[in-house]
Amino acid sequence: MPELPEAETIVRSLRPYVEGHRIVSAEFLSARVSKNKAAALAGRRVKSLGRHGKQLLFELDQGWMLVKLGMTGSLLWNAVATPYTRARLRLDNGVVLFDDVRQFGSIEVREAPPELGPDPLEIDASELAARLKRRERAIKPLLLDQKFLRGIGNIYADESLFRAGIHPKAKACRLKPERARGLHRAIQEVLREAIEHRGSSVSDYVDASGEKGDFQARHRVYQKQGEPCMNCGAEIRRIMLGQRGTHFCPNCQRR
DNA sequence: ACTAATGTTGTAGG
DNA sequence: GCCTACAACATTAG
Repeated sequence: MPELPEAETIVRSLRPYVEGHRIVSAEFLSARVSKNKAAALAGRRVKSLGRHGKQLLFELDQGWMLVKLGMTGSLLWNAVATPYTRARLRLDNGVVLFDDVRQFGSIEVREAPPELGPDPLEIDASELAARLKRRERAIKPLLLDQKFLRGIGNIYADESLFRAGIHPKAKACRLKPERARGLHRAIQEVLREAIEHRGSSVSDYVDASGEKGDFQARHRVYQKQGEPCMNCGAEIRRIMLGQRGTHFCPNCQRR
């Protein structure tokens, strides 16, 4: 669920509460949530809250706190704890909870942010084309590789490829310059629209205020298998590609 | 009551 | 490099 647009929505909804405030105390409520000691966060001040791909990046007065949301993670401002609350940060003005049902998410305290690929909203078309040229993989799994581009997950990979009219199994290096430009445009368009609509709530994604997004109503192929394509009427198909459900229009996205 | 599926990342083996 | 399978975990759809 939480990909770039959802992470961006969480950042925007949480930033006004946390920036400039001090962490009074921190608790990790599950051993799985972090390899670090919660005590390392106590007394730190949050200089800024940002996004690194689909991860949340708290810049502290000393080091960084990175929140990976996994499949079901959420950051909630002044919410009531549940059995799935995995971490609690008490700030001088309120409480941040990290809830995560499946526990694929984590919190890392580190000296520097991780090195991932460029942000898809910042990269320009020619740089993306150059990066695509170098890779022989199928485009869909490549888009999911956070070291290639940071922030795209299963939903926005499928939605971007549909908008660009590119088959998910197409080899990255074989895309014509025109198609690479089209993919760049499609990725930025779909991510920007999704941010405008505050992300996709497919099952349980919510922002820091507990609000759902509504971009799921605008998905064109993701989980639309069996339905007619909005462009051509052909039946949307679902295949497995790299162990991930992959949705596309066999007519609009030719090999 | 089963089984398969789910948005994530990481590892192992070929 | 890249692909495949599988693991972590909980819930839900069929």
